[in-house]
Order: sequence, then structure tokens, then C-alpha cells
Amino acid sequence: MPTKPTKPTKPPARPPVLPRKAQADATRRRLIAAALEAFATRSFDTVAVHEIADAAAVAHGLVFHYFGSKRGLYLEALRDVARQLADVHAVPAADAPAVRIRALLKRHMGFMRRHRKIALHLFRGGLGTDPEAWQIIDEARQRATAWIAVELGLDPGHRALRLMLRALAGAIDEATVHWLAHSRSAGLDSLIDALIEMVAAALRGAARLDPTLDVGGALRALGMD
Amino acid sequence: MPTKPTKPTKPPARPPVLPRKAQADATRRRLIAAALEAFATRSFDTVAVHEIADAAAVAHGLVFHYFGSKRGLYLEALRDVARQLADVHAVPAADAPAVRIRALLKRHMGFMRRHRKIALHLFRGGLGTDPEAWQIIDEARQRATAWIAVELGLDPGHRALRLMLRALAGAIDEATVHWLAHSRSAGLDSLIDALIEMVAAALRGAARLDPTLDVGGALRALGMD
Amino acid sequence: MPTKPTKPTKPPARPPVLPRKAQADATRRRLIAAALEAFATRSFDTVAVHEIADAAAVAHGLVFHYFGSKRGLYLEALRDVARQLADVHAVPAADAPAVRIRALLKRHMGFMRRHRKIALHLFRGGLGTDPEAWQIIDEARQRATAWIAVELGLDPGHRALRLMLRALAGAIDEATVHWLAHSRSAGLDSLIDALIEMVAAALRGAARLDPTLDVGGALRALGMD
Amino acid sequence: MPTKPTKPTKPPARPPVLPRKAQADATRRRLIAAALEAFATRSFDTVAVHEIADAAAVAHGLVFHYFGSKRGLYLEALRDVARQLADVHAVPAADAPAVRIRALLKRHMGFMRRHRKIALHLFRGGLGTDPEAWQIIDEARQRATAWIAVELGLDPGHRALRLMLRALAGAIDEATVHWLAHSRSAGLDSLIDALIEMVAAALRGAARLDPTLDVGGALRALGMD
DNA sequence: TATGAATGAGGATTCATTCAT
DNA sequence: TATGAATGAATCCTCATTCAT
Repeated sequence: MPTKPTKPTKPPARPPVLPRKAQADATRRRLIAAALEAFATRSFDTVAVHEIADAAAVAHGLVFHYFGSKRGLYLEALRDVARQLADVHAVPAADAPAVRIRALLKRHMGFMRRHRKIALHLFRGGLGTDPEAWQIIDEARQRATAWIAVELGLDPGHRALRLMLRALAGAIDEATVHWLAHSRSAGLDSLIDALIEMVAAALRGAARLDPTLDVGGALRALGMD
Repeated sequence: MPTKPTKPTKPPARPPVLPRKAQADATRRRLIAAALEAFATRSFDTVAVHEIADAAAVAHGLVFHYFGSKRGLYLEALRDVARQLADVHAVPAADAPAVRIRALLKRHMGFMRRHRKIALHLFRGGLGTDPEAWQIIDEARQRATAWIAVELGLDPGHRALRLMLRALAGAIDEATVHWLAHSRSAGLDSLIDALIEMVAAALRGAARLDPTLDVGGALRALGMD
Repeated sequence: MPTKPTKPTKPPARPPVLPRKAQADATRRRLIAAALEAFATRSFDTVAVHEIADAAAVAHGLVFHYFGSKRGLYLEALRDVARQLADVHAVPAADAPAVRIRALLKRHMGFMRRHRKIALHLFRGGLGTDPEAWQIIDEARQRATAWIAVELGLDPGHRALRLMLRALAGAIDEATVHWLAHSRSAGLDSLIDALIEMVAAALRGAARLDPTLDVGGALRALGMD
Repeated sequence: MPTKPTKPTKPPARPPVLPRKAQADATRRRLIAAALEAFATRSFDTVAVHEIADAAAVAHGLVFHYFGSKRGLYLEALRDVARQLADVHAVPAADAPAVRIRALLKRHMGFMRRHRKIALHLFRGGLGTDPEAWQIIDEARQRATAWIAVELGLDPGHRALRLMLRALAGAIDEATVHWLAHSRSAGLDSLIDALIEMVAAALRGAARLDPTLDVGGALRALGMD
């Protein structure tokens, strides 16, 4: 009969406390990393909790301990990606708007190239139909396009502009997928030039939708008038 | 389907074969319709075969009889959508290119408005990560953007142009989703004006990617030079 | 609307009658042949009616038309094998018993070599646990071993002898499987010599089980005393 | 089973691991026992996983947890039988070869009588056509007949002998089935006498197949010269 | 006689989640 | 905190059988 002394009377004051928390954090991170790895390749429903836990070298029960459910882990992993994206989109304040916007696009494309699988997950159906998942990513995207508008002196809340900024995001995403699939890492600069055309067109399109919207200054700032 | 060689030459050449075949075709169609209905709302993995069969008022075994598998039915349903899209994109030959391209966009948006749920399925994760599913839809999309290029006298096989046409498709899709979500059925004409700006930008972007590409004539035909 | 004249008023007297019956018989035979082919490779439960019908180039509904059920077809196919076995075991009446018994064994092994797959089906689990299937094959086997006993002047109904004849059958079957698996078509004659040893041992064993049984004459007839 | 590398070194070296593992082992054993019970009566395809699980009073999911598949459980159950057989065939080292061989046969038949249903499963089609299942049982059988050969001073790897040992196994199996079916538990000793005749005949048969093989000593040791 | 559409019971398998240890 | 045994709902798919034509 195994001796189980009902509460092992933890005498060694605190030493295990800190390590425990650290250990716990490490486990959380491992799970999120493993989840990203798994979900980057397959959709939510086709990934089993077991696989993620195995990849993280952790008991699968911990997924529920830390994240409540499989979906909880998934959304947390997406939030992690959104956070990374926000970092990438944080262009150092300096230079003229046009320069900064180009910098944003360049950093963005660079991130996508470094995380090709995650990119394809986001833009090729990986999000599935889960509205909450889309919201997390849409927010990141919207923040970036709104930032562009602000840089150009426009109100990102403007209805017509919102529509066109979203179209712009679609254009950038699809261009990204094509670029990744036909991997020509070279030519990134001219690709950015091409995307800047799309940015300009989004502004012009907004003006078409709402003729009262003045995008002249913005186009000029962009060097596209 | 197993090939039945040297069938015993059924001598009494009877037509009653027709009603049976007709009935079978009707069943097939009902299943496809029910599948579209179901998949338009939820993703592949969250729809159960028996739901589709129930909705079609048919034994679920028939899904396998006619389509081999749940996925077989799904892909067939997508092919059906692709066929519908092709019909919609078949603009009557007449008028100037600019007029016809506007017509295409108008018909396209009209279709999406009439089939809002299918549209959201296609553009908001419904396709999941199934490459074959994407291919079916991508083909339809590509055919449409290639048609635009041809209308404008450009070679749709050109590398740079291909990339930008794809970006254009992304822009149109995302604009569609936004338009459907914020349902302002009015203003379709100005939305098309805005999208024409994106078309023009796609051409200009292609020229940025490949300076040897001359898009001057195309822009002029589009009335955007 | 297809014209279906409710009973086509068959005026052409009889000509179709014979062909019909002939056609029906041909269909039956094709189904049995296809069934044997299929069941020779796999067990009852793993063969689908569809496969058999497809192989026979016939609508699968006919299986039920002619044989009532899948199992009906299976048993009929087995009866067909039993009939073939009976033919093979019908040694021309002539010569001494020992010669005829050797002839039986030779014909038996020859049949098994020609129908290797059927043999393996019968002796390696193909019959499954269906008692009726076993009975059909056991009968054929028993008939053969009883014939040997009669040839040797013994009563095949004798209890002890029955047991040993069955053991003999087991020995022959297993030897057959080994022989087929290690295909040395040569040496058939000495293999039969070896099996004759088993026949003799079966007789001697029967005498051990029932000391009142006199097998002396039989052994002498066999040339094994 | 996925390998879990670098497990986080579980520091509190607790023994409560044992009770859990013991419980798990008990569950495994219950499933195997229930499986043997079920498969002894019916063939692989006609037994449903949930029947076994129900009989073991356990969730059916555990079959897959522990054995991967229904077939995995089946093969494991067979391996269990093979192990039991090996135990039964382990005759205490003592006495003369003839005595020990008789002891083997007696123990063998005794086991079969005690596990009549399993015996009938093994020898009457229960194994189906699964080659892996046959291999497991064939190995046990072969080990036993090879042991007999070794006891008699013969090389069990000899080609001709191998064939005849297999025939011998077939004879014993079929005799077993007959004996069980016509249940005369009495007379076991004379049945063994009868089977010894078959053993001797197998040796003589081997010599017929390969005249260079000297079985004189073996027959003498068997008391059958 | 022949066809194959239609049915639906039945079964193996997966997997998120719970929970005792 | 960590483990993994246990549960059982859910699902896809197979397939014998029926039957209208």
C-alpha cells in the first residue's frame, strides 16, 4: 500500500513557489507555441488537443487547466499572433508619412515571410468560420490600416474610407499569399511600390464613394497625386 | 464507379430508363442544394452528413451513393457555385471595355447580394484549409480577373499582372464582405467606381513590378489615365 | 412521356423463352464464379455484394433475385466447390485399393494446386464460423475419408475410426497448405507416400482407441503392415 | 503512442503513480478477458466493440485508448492465448522423451477441454483470414511440434520434417475438435496413444520425403519402432 | 429477368472534456 | 501544478436488402 501522507506538510518555506510559477508560465508558453505550430498547418477542427499537448511534451489535461477548452487555447494563440503583428506594425516614429507607410508594409511583408505558415493559415481559411477568431485578426488588420489613414491625415472612422481600407487589406493579404507561394523574395521594394498604388486607389475610391471626402492632401503626402 | 464491360445488350430498348434517371438527378440536385444551404452557414467539419440528408428529405446513404463521401458532396456543391459564378461573369459582348468591366462588377456584386450567405462562406473562412476547395473557387476568381485583363488588351499570363490581379480579387472580395455586412444596397454604382480605381491601381502596380509592361492603353480604355 | 403499353403483348410465340432461361442460367453461373473468386481471397464479411456483382458485370439486385441473400450465394458457391471436390474424388474403379487411394490423394492434391486460392480459403479461415458453411465442406471431406475406409474394408461409421479419419483429414489439409505455400510441385509422389503413412497411423490409432477394431487387413491392403 | 521527450522531471517523487497504473492494467486485462469471451463465440467481424466494452463494464473508447483499434485488441487477446499455450506446453524437465511427449499432449488436450470455446475458435474458422492472427497461433503451434522433434533428437528445421510436423499439428487439432464435439472426457489416455501413432507416422513420412533423414532413433525413443 | 435508386441499421473510430490522484 | 485514465457523444461510412420500374 503506497504511503500517501495526506498533504506532505511543505516545510521548505518558499523556494518552490517562484520556480512553480515560472514552470507554469513556461508550460503555458510551450502550449501556445505548439498550438500555433499545429494550427498553422491545419484547421481548428482537424487538430486534436492530444497532438498539441504531445508536441509541447505536456499532459493534455493541462490545456483545460490553463485555457479552459481547446478553443480557449486557439483564441489565445491567435491573440499571441495579433500581439506579434502589433509589434511589427509599430513603426519607429520618424521621417515623412510616405516613408513610414512604406516601412510598415515592408515590416509586414517581412513578418509574413518569416512566418509563412501562419500567414497562410490566416489568409487561406485557417480561421474557419469562428467569428471571435476573425475578430481578433480583423482588429489587428484594422489597426494597421487605420494607422495608415491617420498618418495621411485622414479620419479612419469615416464610413467610405473604412470600406476602402478593408478592400486595401484584402489586396495586401492576397498579394502576400501570391508572393509567398511564388517565392520571389527579391523585388520586395517594387512590390511595395505596387501596393502603394493600391493604397492610393483606396483613397481615391473612398472619394468616389463620398465626394465630400478630400483625399488630395493624403495623396500628395503619399506622393501619388 | 465500377465499369461494367460488355453489358448484355439489353434488347427491349425501353425508355422507362428516363424517369428513373430523372428521379436520380433530382435527388442529386436536392442534395447539392441542401449542402449549399448547410455549408453556407457553417464550416465543413461542423456540418453533419445527416443534417444535409434530412434537409434534402433523403436517406443519408445517398450522399455516399452519389458523391462517395461528405467531401465529395462538398466539392460538388462548390463546383456548382463556380458554375453559377461563371454564368454571372458572362457579360454580353457589346459596348466598350470599360462598360463591360463595370457590367461584370455589377453582376458580380448583384450575385453576392442575392447569395449573401454563400458569399460570406467563400470569403470568411468557409472554405477551410482544403486546397481542392480553394482551387475550385480560385479558378472561378482567376477566370474573372483574367477576363478583365483581356478586355483591356493585356496578357493575363504576365507574371506581374497575375500578382496584381490577385490582389485586385482580394480587394473586391473584402469590399464585398464589408458591403454585405453594412448592407447599403444603395450606392452600388459609386462602389463600382471605387473598385474601378482598384482595377486601375492593379494595372499601375503591375507596371511598377515590371517597368517593361505597358499599361497606358489599358488605363485609357478604362478611362483612368 | 415514355410510352409503356402495359404488358407488351408478346406476340412472337416462344423464341425468347429459351434464350431467357439460358441467359438466366448464365447469369447465375457468372455470379457463382465471381463469388468464388472474391471469397477465395477474403472472408465472408469483408466481401461486399457489390464487388461480386460488379465482377460478374451484373446488377447487384440479381444476387437477391437468384440466391435470396448474400449468404445464400456464398453457400451456393461452397456447394459448387463441394461438387467439384466430389468429382475429383471420384476415382475410376479399377486396380487394388492401395493404388486407388493413392490416386485419390494425387487427384486431391492436384485439384488444390490448380485452385490454390480456394484451397487456402477453405483451410485458412475463409469459412469463418458459419456452421452451415463448415458442414458443406466437412461433408465433402468426410465422404472422401469414408471412401478410403470402405476401400480398405472398414466400416466408416465406427466411432473410433471416425475420430481418426477426421484427424487424417486435418493432417492432409495442413500438409496441403504447407505444400502450396512452399510450392515444390515436384515430389508429389513422395508426399503421397508420406500421407499414406498418416493413413496407416490413423488406422492404427483407431485400433488403439478401440482394441476390438481389427485393422490388420486394412493395413495389409495398404501395404503398411 | 507519441514519445514525450524531456519530461519536466516531476520532482515530488510520489508513489501514487502505482495505484493508477495498477488500475489501468486491470482495465486492460478486463478488456482482454471480455474480448476472448466474445471472440470465442463469434468471428471478428460479427463482434461489436461496444459488446466487449459492455461486457468489461468499461467505456468503449478505452478499447482505442489501450489497443488502438478493435483489431489491436483482438491480436492482443490472441497473444494472450498464445502465451497461455506456451505455459501449457512447458512440460517439467524429467523422465524419458516418450513420457514427456505424452505429457505435452495430455496437458494440451486438457487445456483445450478447459477452454473449449477458445479451442473451437482457433480451429473452426474463428481466426478468419487475418494473416497476423494466424501467425500468432501458428507460432505457438510450431513451437510445440518443434519441441517434440527436439525431444526426439531431430532437427526441427529440416524441410521434410517441417512439413510433416505441420501435418501432425493439423491431425491433433482436428482430433481435438472431434473429441470436444463428441465430448468423451474419458479415454484421454487411449486418445493420446492414438495421437502418438500420428507422431510416429509424421516421422516416417518425413523419411519418405527425404530418405537421407534417419528417424530410427526417434521412433525407438517413441517406442514405436 | 434485370436495374440500380433508396433505405437505414449498424459499426468503428475520434476526441473534447472531466476528474481522481 | 501535472497526469492520463475514463467517458460517451458524435460522426462518417458501409452495406445488405427492398422495390419500383
